[in-house]
Amino acid sequence: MRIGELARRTGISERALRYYEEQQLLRPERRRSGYREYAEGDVRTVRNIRTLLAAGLSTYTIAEVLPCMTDDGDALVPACPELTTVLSQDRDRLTTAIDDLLAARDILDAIIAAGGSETAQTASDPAPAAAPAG
DNA sequence: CTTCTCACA
DNA sequence: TGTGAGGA
Repeated sequence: MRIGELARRTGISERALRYYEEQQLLRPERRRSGYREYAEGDVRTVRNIRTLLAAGLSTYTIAEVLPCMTDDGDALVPACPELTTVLSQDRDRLTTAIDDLLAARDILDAIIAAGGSETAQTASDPAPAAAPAG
């Protein structure tokens, strides 16, 4: 199938699909016309890519992890022994990132609290800076 | 009509 | 990533 069909069947933009190829996540064949020709299994591969992306993995990590994953229909299963190690390392990376974010939030909370009487909203308030027109 | 590459708001 | 140009 060509990129348009894969895009429709996965809900992923053609732009993203081409990007995945650039990142070595997909390697569709090429016709003489230059058009990409995707395999039927790529539909599932794209879904797996989205899952891994949602898990916070970088496209680089996904590229090296994808070939070591087996998809039993509804769940991704590690197929290589060293895979779980890589995944654990990324989990640790996420833990660190989370801790950093919590610390950053604490700092903001302290500053906000220092505002005292000021309209202190702990919740998220919409404040997107308006772009200067002109 | 569909896809391709490339550059940029 | 989105969008649009310019071409096949």
